[in-house]
Amino acid sequence: MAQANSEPRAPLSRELLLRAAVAIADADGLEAVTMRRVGEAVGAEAMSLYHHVANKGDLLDGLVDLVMAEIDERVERTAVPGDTWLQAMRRRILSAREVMLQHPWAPRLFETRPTMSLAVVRYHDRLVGLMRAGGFSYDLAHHALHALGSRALGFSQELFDPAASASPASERMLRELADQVPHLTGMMAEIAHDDPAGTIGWCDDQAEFEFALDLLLDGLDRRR
Amino acid sequence: MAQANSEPRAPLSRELLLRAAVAIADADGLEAVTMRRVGEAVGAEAMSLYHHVANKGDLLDGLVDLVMAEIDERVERTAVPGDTWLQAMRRRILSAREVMLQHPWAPRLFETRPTMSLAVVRYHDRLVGLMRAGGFSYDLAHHALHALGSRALGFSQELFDPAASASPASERMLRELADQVPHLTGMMAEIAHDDPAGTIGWCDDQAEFEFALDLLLDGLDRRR
DNA sequence: ACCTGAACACCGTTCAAGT
DNA sequence: ACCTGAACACCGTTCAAGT
Repeated sequence: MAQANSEPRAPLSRELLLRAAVAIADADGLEAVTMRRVGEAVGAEAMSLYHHVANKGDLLDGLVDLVMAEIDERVERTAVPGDTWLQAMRRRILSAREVMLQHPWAPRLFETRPTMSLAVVRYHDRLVGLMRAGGFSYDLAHHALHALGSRALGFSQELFDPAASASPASERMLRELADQVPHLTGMMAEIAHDDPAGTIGWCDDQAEFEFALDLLLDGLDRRR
Repeated sequence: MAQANSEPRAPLSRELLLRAAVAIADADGLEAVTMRRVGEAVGAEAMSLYHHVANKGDLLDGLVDLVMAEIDERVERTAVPGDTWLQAMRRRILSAREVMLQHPWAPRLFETRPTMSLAVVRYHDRLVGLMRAGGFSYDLAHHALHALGSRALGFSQELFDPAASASPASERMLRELADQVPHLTGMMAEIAHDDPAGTIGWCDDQAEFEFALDLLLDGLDRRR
């Protein structure tokens, strides 16, 4: 569809590669981000990428920085001056979450990178600043970062995900082996009863995220 | 070192492959668990594995089940009859953590598997049973599972890990750019002051885990 | 029934060669 | 300087062939 078929192709650049990689990840997931595929997307051979990116890890770090830039921008835009530390923290984290929801591949990427990028470090530094202004000791702020974990950036990896297990096979499994998981079966039944239309399905991810976030923030506020 | 060089090799079996895979993962990490490498470890070609395992995903699911069996066994052994729901939950989760610490590759494996194994589902089912007996509504127990996330199984993936960032390069980076992360710098300084010997380094993972766990359990107990 | 060798379709990456 | 083609060392997996 690109009519510029015969024109001299736009010169490659790190920016261009990163934008192509984001588009691929948004469309087909993180595992589709391949040197060959990115090369194809920008109309070059895979090996040409190495002139603008040290290696694949460098490219992935670039993606992290792009997402962090989006988060920082949104956090700044949605900030409200009069907020208490708890309100500000909550707002900031939920803003970060909105960006994460737009890039479903980002959580896995953030968890996978071996070293933390400067942008991620700075994000956490500002959270500590928020807590210090709210009366936290350094020690408690430190605990808070660990307790929040990835939730500070707006996501949690949901190891226990009944929705994902509700595939045809697993659903049948659960029914047949209901005596093996009696409590979960009862839990499912009650939640289905409370939501007969089943509009939000098994779990409302956003509600669960906010419940856990408030649980943590309230607990931290109490220990302040 | 295996003297049984000329003897007819022990026949392959799923059990044998899984034990070999665990040994490889314990020694060289999860990414070293390769069909070819497992085959080599049991003295067979990689393609022979497919007679005892559907594919690599099936093999990884088998690893999850092995770890879960270890956890279930330890949880049962360390249980204390008179415990309140909170004490029992805490003890159970810390027992699971001990197993996870013996298999550093397990957390990443658990996070990576696309579908939850029956053993993991049953583990969570028993946690719900514990909470129900402690007076939880199904709704609150459901929230609790989501809030705990992977912590229910004794680990948290520690996105923010100053220890990992304390590599030579990052340490220099932090020093040079101390004005970029003033709060973290202050935090580091105070923690270094409180622990002049530096025996536990930047963070005590176990203490951080227990702090976050207690924060969550206390909060849940209060909402019970 | 169980195991094997060769082969296929993918990876990331190196390297010498082109312009 | 930037880009390329061929090649290398890996993957998981298929398939026809062996015993």
